[in-house]
Amino acid sequence: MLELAILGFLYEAPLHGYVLRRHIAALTGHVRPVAESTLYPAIKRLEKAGLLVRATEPGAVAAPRHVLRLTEEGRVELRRRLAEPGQREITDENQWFVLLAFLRHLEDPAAQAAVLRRRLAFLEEPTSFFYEGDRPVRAEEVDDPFRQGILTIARATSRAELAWLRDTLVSLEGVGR
Amino acid sequence: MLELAILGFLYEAPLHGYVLRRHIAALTGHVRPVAESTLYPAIKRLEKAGLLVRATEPGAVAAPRHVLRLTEEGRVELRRRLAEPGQREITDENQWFVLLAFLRHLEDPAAQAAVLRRRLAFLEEPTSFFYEGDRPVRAEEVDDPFRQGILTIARATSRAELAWLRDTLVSLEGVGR
DNA sequence: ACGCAATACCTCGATGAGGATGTATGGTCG
DNA sequence: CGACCATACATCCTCATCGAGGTATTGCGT
Repeated sequence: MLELAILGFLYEAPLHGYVLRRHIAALTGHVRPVAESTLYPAIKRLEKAGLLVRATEPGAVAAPRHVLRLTEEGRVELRRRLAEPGQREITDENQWFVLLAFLRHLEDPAAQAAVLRRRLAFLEEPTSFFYEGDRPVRAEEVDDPFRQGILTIARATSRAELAWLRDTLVSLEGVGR
Repeated sequence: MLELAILGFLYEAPLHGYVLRRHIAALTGHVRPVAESTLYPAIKRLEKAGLLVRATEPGAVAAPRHVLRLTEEGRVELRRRLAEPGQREITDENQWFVLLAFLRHLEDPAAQAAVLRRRLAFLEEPTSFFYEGDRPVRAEEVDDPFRQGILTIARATSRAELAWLRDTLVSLEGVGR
């Protein structure tokens, strides 16, 4: 997820670590803060894999900056990760949002639609949060107000996202014609 | 998060690992599957910390079962974790849902309300997902349909949860009078 | 007779993530 | 003029997590 965010932001423009960190913090930081000690090793991994290069520049205000720029391989890799996301990126809202944030870079509307359809299929599957023995407990049976809250919120999110997914799929398919 | 789920389910009834795993999978597995190789070490950690004990029983159908039962310390620890959640448990929806699923075990309505109020405070803070340079980009300015989707979905979830939180807080405070 | 799925548990190695801390510099504020 | 904050990067250690694999039993289908 972190690597996807790094590739995504650098796809748009070269950045140095500090600014990149702020961008990532804005995107996902309110939910899960990004520790510097996670970001810098991630940058190194991507550099080692040949997906990005660093150029050291004198710091504008403080220490020297390492301006990060995607290589052509890095650009290809981002598009690959967007087109073929892992199951976690489809199911976990946090990761899914990161993917959505950069899905525009996939350019081909059919490929974008295919990704949205995977999310749609996931949301359309029925899920039960609680069981009593082996029997799934239905929403109306839950008497705990907190568990009812989970179901209420999950249903609201799901409804909103399904509506958006269907709308967006229609307009993406409209483009192809 | 995993440990909280284990403590939470065992608080309700002693279970053996396999059933526990199915319960956890129902609660969070559609979003983030729990690997067995994560669950069993987690059980061991909790056992080592004195929060649960095992009793080996002959297996009903297959291998012998290890029935897990919380110790008194384990029960105290669950209530402590529910009453004093870390910031991640408040902000990350996945972790928050796990916490909510067991919040009823906190019994004291005032303590439950205090936890809900922390979530409320978090949701009431304004957040901006995207920046252009240093300037936060407002929702209306986003032209990318996928980024608009993020904002649409996030807003719908937030609205639903805020409504539920306020309702539930009112009824929890009603209890105290 | 054979395989396969389900039950039930476990270990190991790699790695990603997180907390704490270190090392600079330049600007602001009291 | 000293404290402090923001910028900018980095490392260390620890631990949770994951994938891959291992062990063993029961029972069903074919």
